[in-house]
Amino acid sequence: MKESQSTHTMMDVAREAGVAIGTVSKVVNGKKVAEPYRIRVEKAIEKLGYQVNKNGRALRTNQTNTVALIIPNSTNPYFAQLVHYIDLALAQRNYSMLLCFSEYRPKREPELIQMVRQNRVDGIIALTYTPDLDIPNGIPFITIDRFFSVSVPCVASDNFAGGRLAAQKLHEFGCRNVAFIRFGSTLTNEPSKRKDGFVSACLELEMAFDTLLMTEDKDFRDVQSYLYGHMHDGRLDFDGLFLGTDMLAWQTIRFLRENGIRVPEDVQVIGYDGIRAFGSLEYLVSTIVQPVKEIAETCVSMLFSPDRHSIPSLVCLPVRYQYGGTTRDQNAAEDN
Amino acid sequence: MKESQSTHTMMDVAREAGVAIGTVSKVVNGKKVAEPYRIRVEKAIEKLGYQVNKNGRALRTNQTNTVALIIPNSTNPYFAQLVHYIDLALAQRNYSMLLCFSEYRPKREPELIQMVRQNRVDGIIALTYTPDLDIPNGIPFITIDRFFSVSVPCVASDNFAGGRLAAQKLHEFGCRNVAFIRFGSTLTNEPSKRKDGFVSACLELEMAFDTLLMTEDKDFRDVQSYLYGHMHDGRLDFDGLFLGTDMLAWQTIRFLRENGIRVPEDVQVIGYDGIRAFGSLEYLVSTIVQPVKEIAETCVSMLFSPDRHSIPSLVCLPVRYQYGGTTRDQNAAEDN
DNA sequence: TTGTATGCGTTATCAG
DNA sequence: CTGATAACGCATACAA
Repeated sequence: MKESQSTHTMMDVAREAGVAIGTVSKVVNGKKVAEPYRIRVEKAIEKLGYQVNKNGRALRTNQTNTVALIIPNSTNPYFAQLVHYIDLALAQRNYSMLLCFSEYRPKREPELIQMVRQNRVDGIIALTYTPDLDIPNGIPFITIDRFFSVSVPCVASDNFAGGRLAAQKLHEFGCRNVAFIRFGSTLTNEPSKRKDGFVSACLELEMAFDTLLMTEDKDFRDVQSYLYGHMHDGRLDFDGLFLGTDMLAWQTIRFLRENGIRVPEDVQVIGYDGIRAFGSLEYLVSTIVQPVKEIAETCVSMLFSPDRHSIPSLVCLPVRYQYGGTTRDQNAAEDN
Repeated sequence: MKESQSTHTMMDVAREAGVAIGTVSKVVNGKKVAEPYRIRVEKAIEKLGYQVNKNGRALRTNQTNTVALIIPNSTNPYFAQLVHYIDLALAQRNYSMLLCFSEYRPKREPELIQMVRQNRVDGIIALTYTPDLDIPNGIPFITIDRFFSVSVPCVASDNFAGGRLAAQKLHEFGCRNVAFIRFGSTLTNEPSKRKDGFVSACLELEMAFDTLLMTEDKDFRDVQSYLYGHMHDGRLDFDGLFLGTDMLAWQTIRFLRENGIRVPEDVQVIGYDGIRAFGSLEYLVSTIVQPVKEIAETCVSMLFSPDRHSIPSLVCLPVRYQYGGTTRDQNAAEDN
C-alpha cells in the first residue's frame, strides 16, 4: 500500500484545457460556465482521468458527505439490515457510510466516536450500549433504540406497542398463562419497554403472566434453568412465551423441542425483530416485526433535517405482527 | 446538518500552549518532543478538546487510513460476515472502513469505485459481478471470489476442493446418485469451480451425477421444475444434492419437504458457505464452510503488503465440511 | 463572464 | 531541540 495514486489536480486540468483553475472548479461542481470553456474542461478531465480530491474539498468546505454508523456488528441479522438500509438512505442522498463496529465493547464506543469526529463526518448514527456514553455536541447525532436526552434524537420501533401486540396475539390465539423473557443489558433503553407493553396488555386482558430479565452476566443456560423450573411432568406451565428477540426465541424453541415440548402445539412463541432466513426468505419465528427500513430512513432524514430544533427527541415507528410458524394463528395463510 | 463543528486547530493548541505549531504536530503524531513542551501541549489539547482534522492530514500525507469495501449487500449472511471480519482486520491496523453496497446492480459498481477513489481511500476490497469491470491501477485493489488478471490479487475459498469435498462426503454417507445445482451469474468466477470439483470427485468415485446451472434470468421456480422433472412416484431420483449456496440448500430442503421427501432420510443435502442461524448459533444445513475470517484477514494483509509484486494473484483458502442436520453422518455428534 | 489569489489544517523542511 | 513557512487540492471572494 505504498504507491501514491498518480492522480491529477485541477491545476493539471486547467493547464490541459488552457483555462484557469477556478473555471475547472466550476465545471466540476456543475456551476454555470460558458459552453466552449465547459467543453474544453470536460475534454481535459476525460483525457487526464481527473478525479476530485474530496479531502481537499472537505478541508475547504468543512463537509465530507460521509456519515458514520456505529453499531455492535453486522453478523446479527437485525444489525445487518439496519446497516443495509441506512447505507441505502445515505446513498440516495449521495453520502457515503463510514461503518464502525463496537463489538459490544463499552470502551470501544467512545473511541469510535472520537475517530469518526477526526474524520469530520457530517453526522453520526449510533446504536450503543456503553452506560455513560458521552454524546459530543457540535455534530449531528442520532441514536437508535436508546434515549439519552431531548437534545439527542432517538429512533426506535414502538417497543411498548410491540410488547402489547405480542400479549394480545398470544391471548387471541388461546394462551392463558404466558411469560416474557428478555436477555439484555442493564441499562434502560427503548427495548426495555417491550416488557412494559407486554405486562400492560396482560393485566388488561387478565392473563396470567411472569417475566424474566437476564442481565449481561447471564447466558442462555439461565433461561434453561428458568424454563426447567417451570416444567412439570414434561409440560411447561406456560402456554405462551414472548421472547425479547427472535434470536432468543429461536434458541428457546430449540430447547423446548429438545425437551419434548411442541411448538406451537403445546407452547406458542413470539419473538421480536422480524428476522428472515438468509435475510430474504421466510420468517424464522412468529414475531413482532421492526420497521427496519423506516427506522433507517428516519435516522437519515433526521440527520439531514435543516432545523435541528424542530426534530422530535424520540420517534417510535409502528410495528406489526408476523406469523412465522410458532403460533397457532386462525389464518396463518398470510405467510410471506 | 448545518452547524460546523466548532473545532479547534493545531494553531489554537499552539497558542494555548505557548509553543509553535510544528511542536503540536509532533506531539500529536507521537514524535520526540522535550518533556516540558510535550506536557504543555498535551494540557492544551485536553483543555481545548482538540481533535486532529484527518482531512488536512490526508491532503498533506496522501493517506487516509481508510479502505473501501464494495459488496452487494449486508443482508446476505455470508456478506455480513465478510463485512464484519474485514472491518475487524482493518480496525486492528487502525484503519476505517468505507462500506459501499452495489445491490447487485452492475452499473453501480464502477460508480462506487469512482466515488471511493475520490475519497482517496488507501485501498479497495471488492466482491463484484459487473461483467467488464474496469479495475483502476494506481490504487491497491483486492477482489474476492473473482479473478480478473495476475495484477489484481484475488482471495477466495478453495471452491474446487469444496466441490470435491461435497461429493466425497455425500458418497461417504451412502449416496450413489447425486446432483449439483447452482444458481449464479453468467460470468466465470471462483465459485464456478464448485461444480468442477464436484464433477471431478463424482467421476473419480464413479458416482452417477447430474448438474444444473441457472443463470441470472432464472429463479427458484426453475429449480423446482428441475426437481419435479426428477421425481417419480413421490420419490426423487437423487439420493444426494449439492447446492451452490446454503441459501439455495435451505430453499431446496423446504421444497422437498413440502413434497413429502424427507431430508436427510430420503435425500441428503449439502450447501456451501457455512451460514449459522443469527450469525452465531447452529449451522442451518450441512455445508462446506468458507473460512470467512481467514478470507477477510488475507484480503487486508495483502492490501497492506509492502511489496505488491510478491503478492500471489490467487489465494484459495481451505474449506471444511460441517454437519448441519441435512446429511446422515456416521458421527454427527461433533455438532457445534 | 473568466482569472487570480487566499486560506482551509496538516506535515515536513530547514534555518535557528 | 524548536519555530517559521511552504505545500497538499480545492472553493470562493474579488479583480479584471
